Amino acid sequence: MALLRAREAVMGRFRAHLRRHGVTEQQWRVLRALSSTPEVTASALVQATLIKPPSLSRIIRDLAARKLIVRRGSPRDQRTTLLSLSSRGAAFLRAAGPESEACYQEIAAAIGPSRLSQLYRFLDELVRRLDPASR
Amino acid sequence: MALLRAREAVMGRFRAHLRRHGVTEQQWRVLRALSSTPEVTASALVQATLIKPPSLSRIIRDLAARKLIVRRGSPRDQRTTLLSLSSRGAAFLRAAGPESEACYQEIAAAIGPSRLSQLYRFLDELVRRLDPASR
DNA sequence: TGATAATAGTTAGCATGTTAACGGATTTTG
DNA sequence: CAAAATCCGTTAACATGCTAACTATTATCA
Repeated sequence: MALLRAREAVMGRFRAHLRRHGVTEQQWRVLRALSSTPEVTASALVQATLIKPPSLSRIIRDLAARKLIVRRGSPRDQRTTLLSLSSRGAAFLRAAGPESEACYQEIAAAIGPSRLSQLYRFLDELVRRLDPASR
Repeated sequence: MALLRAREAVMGRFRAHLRRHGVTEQQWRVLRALSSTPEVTASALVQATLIKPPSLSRIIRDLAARKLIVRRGSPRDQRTTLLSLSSRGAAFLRAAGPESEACYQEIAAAIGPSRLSQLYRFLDELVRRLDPASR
C-alpha cells in the first residue's frame, strides 16, 4: 500500500502532462524505451517497460496504427518482431521531451537529490531480495 | 519505474495466494479495510484502499452480490451508502487471514525489519513532499 | 530425422485504472 | 426561500493488468 501511495503521488503530476500530449503512461514508457535503442524485440520491451505481453501487444498495435513506431519481422527468427521508433515517433518525443524532463526535475527537487538516490538504492535492494530471478 | 518494479516484486507472491481464495487484490483491500471498522462510507473506503470511485463502485456491487459485504443507505445523508462486513465476509477473512499473514511475514523477513521500517519512513516522506494535500 | 519440448507473440475474457459526465441530495448564497 | 454551487456515488467508454490458452516457429533430443 505504501508503494502504491508513493507511486500515485509521483504519477499524479505526470499523467496530466502526458494526457495533454495524447499518450497514456504506458504508451509513453514504450516510446521512451524505443528512443534509446535502434531496434528491439517485443520481449525486450516487456523487460524494459514492465508491461505484460498481452498489454504490450495491444499498445504496439495502436502505436503502429498511429505511425509512431515501425514493426518488421526478424529475418533470423520468424517468431519475433523487431520494433523501432518511426520518424513521427522521434518527432513526437522531441516535442514532448523538454516538458516531461521539467516535470521530472520538479519531482526530483521536491524529494531532494540525496533522498532520491537513497530511495533508488532501497527499492533496488528490495527487488533483489524478493525476486532474485529478475537479474 | 523503480516504485513499479518494487511493487511488482512484492505483489508477485501475494497474488497467487489471493487467487487461491477467489478474490482479487483490490477486493482483498476492501475487505481488509472493512474488517477494522464497524461501518464506513464509500468515500472513506476510497481513501483507505486507494481505489478510484468508479472501480470501487464495481467492486462494492460484486462483493455485495457475493454476500461478503452489506450496504445500506445512510439515514442522515441520503447521498452516501454505509458499508460493512457481512458475517460471511468476516468468516472469509478469518479463513484467509492466517495464510496471508504468513505471506506478509515472509516478505518482511526477506527485506529485513530494519530496512522495512526505513522504507516505510522514506515512502511516507515522499508522499508528504509531493502531495501535501493528502493529509 | 522425427517427435517433443520450449519460445515469441497473440487472442480471449474478466477485473481494474482513468477520465468525463450524469443524477440525486445537500449546502451555500443571493 | 429559491437558484447556484457542491458533494456522493454511479455509469460510460476506453486503456491496461492479469491469467490462461492458442498459433507459429525454433530448439532439443531420443
